[in-house]
Amino acid sequence: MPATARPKRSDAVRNEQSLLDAAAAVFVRSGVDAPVREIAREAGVGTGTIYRHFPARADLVVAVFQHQVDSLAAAGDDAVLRDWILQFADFLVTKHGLADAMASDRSGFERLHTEFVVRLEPVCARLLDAEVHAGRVRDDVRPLELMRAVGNLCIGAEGDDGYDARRMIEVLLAGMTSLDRG
Amino acid sequence: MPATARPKRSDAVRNEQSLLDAAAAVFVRSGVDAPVREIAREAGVGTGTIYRHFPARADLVVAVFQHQVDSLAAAGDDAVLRDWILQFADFLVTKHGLADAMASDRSGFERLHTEFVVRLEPVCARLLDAEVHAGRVRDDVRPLELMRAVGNLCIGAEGDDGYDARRMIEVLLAGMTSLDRG
DNA sequence: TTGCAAACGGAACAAAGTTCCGTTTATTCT
DNA sequence: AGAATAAACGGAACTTTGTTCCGTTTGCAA
Repeated sequence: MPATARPKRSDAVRNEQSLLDAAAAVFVRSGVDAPVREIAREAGVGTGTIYRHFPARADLVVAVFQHQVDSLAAAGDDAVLRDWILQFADFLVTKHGLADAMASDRSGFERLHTEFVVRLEPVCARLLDAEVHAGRVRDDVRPLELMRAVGNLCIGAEGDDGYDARRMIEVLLAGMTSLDRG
Repeated sequence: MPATARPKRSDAVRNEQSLLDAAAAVFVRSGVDAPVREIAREAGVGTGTIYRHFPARADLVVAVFQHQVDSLAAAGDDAVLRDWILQFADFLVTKHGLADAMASDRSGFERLHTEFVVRLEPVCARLLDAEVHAGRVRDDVRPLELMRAVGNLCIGAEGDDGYDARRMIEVLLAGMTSLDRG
């Protein structure tokens, strides 16, 4: 129980930043599930160093995209539900493999969904609540479910088969405004 | 170019059936991405034997679920779009890990989506076309996209966080009936 | 400068997909 | 029944990749 926690050594601070920079570059090129060795090589560190700074891959992904998630959360201040959801989808679609990873229960990714959602769900909840109270949106879908559904619809958007995630999300949002629950 | 191809040996025929039975059981217990070794052990054969009969995992998955896919296709003869889509979703949701695998570009699964879709897309196309012509459904969503979206919405349905895939699909279908494309 | 421990690199380990080769087995022909 | 052939086999070897671990290096405080 140290009265004064000793700050990180300078090399550790430097390496953590190197890892973040390297991961950001590798994620663009090879996706968020690029091999650990590729990220380590790009950063010029050993693989053990990655685990020391980021125990699971989700930790690294979250750290790399933290700024953008924060921006997304802040964007909720001036948005209505539909626009914010589309921004959320854009975020997922433009990060190579992120939508898939979000939905994935593969080792290392288990907490990815949770980590992002903790930050973004309150925003979505507020915007959804406003729409529900205005009587514009059905009230049987929870914020979490909506976010998961939107995240799922983003999977495969990078493919070459013309799947348009944005269009399907528009369809889903249209369905959200359907108040007839027959 | 043999004039008469020699039929499979009896042991090969027997082993292929053993593999299908074993895989069906293992998929229920451990999901469609269960380790090859687990399936081989269950079948009482070597791992090489799996690859001889089913070069990629998708081949095995397709073979195991072939009957059910055929039933689903046949069910389209007496169904309207909404009901058939819900049946399609039920199929995906009740097969442990299948929805995820369908959406996945992981090694071995690349062709899974294609294989199933080749069989089911014509059914969906017919049902969707009927609804479009009757003016009940928007006409800007292709059958393939609808099926992919529905498949994606099924991902995570097995989780313990209360995500209700069926409800989100109902929302999507409600959106499909929204003819206002503003 | 010394002592201490944080932090390191990368080998070792584990898991799992896949290939490959010596051996076994089924089948046909005599 | 035995011989010949090749289909089919089992599982070791190989590859890839996630993760741990330990001898060594490095940063920092005294």
